[in-house]
Amino acid sequence: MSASDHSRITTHRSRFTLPQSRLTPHDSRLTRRFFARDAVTVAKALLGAILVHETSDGLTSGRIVEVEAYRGPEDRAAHSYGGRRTPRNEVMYGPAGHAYVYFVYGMHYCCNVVAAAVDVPEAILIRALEPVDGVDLMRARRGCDERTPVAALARGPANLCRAMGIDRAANGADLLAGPLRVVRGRRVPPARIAAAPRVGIDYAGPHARRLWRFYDDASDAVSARPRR
DNA sequence: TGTCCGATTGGT
DNA sequence: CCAATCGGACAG
Repeated sequence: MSASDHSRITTHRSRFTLPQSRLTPHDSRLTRRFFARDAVTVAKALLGAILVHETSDGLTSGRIVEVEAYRGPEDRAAHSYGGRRTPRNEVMYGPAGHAYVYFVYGMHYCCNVVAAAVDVPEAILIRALEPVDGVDLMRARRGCDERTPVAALARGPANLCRAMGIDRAANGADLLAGPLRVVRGRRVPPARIAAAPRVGIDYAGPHARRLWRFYDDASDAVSARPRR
């Protein structure tokens, strides 16, 4: 074993000395095993969990109420469709439980959680949160005043990233070890979970019809209800 | 290097 | 319905 190998291991160990949040003292993070399943299974299980982000500006957190599953090479809507592997989507091929954050439309960020096994590029897009901690900070980041309903602060994937202070810097972050984390919450009962087509992927042909968008039907923080 | 376009959002 | 706004993917 070389000296550089040893220092790398030491660096990983030191990550467990991060300060605990005062607002969420019982920090029960979801496990690697939780995330290392297929994206559809993880997507549904994520509903009700709490996404937390600590920055120098403060702590924000919210209950996950809307998600979308993106599966590997066979899913035309996924960035990993056809086995595409580029600098942008590289983390999708890595271990589960890491954040895949990408920039889109020249102005927005979207936050995903990597699922499945190494080299199986699946992920879950987090589309909406019900704010729990740091509502004032979310308002400040969004540029909203007190007239904006709390439920609207982290509604929609790009709004969510703005409110939570998530950007390029969080790409690749380990959700089990850093300032961005997912902790257990009250799980949404299956009867309250609605399934619908994913948003904004009409170019995906047959896969556009798959019901891989899941949301808590009782939440008013969900970004868009399907037409009926 | 050049061109095309997007896992969005907010306003018309 | 449409513009904003620019990095990423890919063709040449």
